[in-house]
Amino acid sequence: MGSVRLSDAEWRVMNEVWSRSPASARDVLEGVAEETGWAYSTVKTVLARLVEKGALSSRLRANTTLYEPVVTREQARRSALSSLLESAFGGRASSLVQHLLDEERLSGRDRSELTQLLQSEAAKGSEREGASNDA
Amino acid sequence: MGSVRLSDAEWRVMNEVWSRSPASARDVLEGVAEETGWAYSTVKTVLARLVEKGALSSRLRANTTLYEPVVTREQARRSALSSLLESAFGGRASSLVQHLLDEERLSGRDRSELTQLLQSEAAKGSEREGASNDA
DNA sequence: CATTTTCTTCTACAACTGTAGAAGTAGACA
DNA sequence: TGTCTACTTCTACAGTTGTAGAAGAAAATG
Repeated sequence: MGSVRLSDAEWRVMNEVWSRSPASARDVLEGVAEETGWAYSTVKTVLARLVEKGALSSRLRANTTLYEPVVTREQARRSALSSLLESAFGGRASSLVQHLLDEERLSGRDRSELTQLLQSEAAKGSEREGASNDA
Repeated sequence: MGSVRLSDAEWRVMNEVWSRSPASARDVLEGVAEETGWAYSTVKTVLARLVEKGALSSRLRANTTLYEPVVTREQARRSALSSLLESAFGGRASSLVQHLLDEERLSGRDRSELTQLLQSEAAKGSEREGASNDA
């Protein structure tokens, strides 16, 4: 019930639809044209595949098809993340975060957001110290 | 120079080779059989593709081909991570970590490793407070 | 040496991806 | 109403991935 394997092209399109839903093919194209240079029919094809997969729904307004997300960004993220976690990090979340901290080129903004986040989370962690610890 | 796009099957195989390098096709198969039930020739095909891609090197010992990593686990992880980061999290590392913390099912072990990690990192963060912050 | 085992290389094939052209159709405008 | 415009659906095609059978060659075994 929760697996929405998205390809790169599909992520691009979904990202558009998530931010400007409901979206027409034209809308998506506009949002994506700059970076991709895609043809209109390319967008249309990807959209169709996403509907087939159940990631989007489509309805008709006048002669134009409008698309809306069925799968949420959260769901898609979760599933992508957990699949990467599994295949690439042997399921170790800490390993993944470690990597992110050590190796990834983070912007200043990222770094401060992260620090923020980590501090509050670490706080929560020690509050909870000694509590039952299993999932 | 650093892009090693690995597919799921390729991750499986690479994981074997990384842990028991140099590895023969048979070695890989043994490591992977339990979970996948793959045929020998499947392993062989994936190995061949990995050599083609430059992720593995192969040399002959007697009549058997031995495979060794060319790409390190770190490199592969980095590239997978950064591509996920890009497509799924708009490049926001903090978003990704947030997600991991909120949404992912983490084991107790994971959680404590993470907390550990986060605490020390947060510490580093505040030490550095007020320093120049750009990448 | 004949046979069995173990490797190897070739070939295959269906599903999924990236990308798009062509041709048809409905609505807008002169 | 005829013509342009903006949509739509179909079809295509090459590359990647998952998965494996078949047939050939070398090594081990009796």
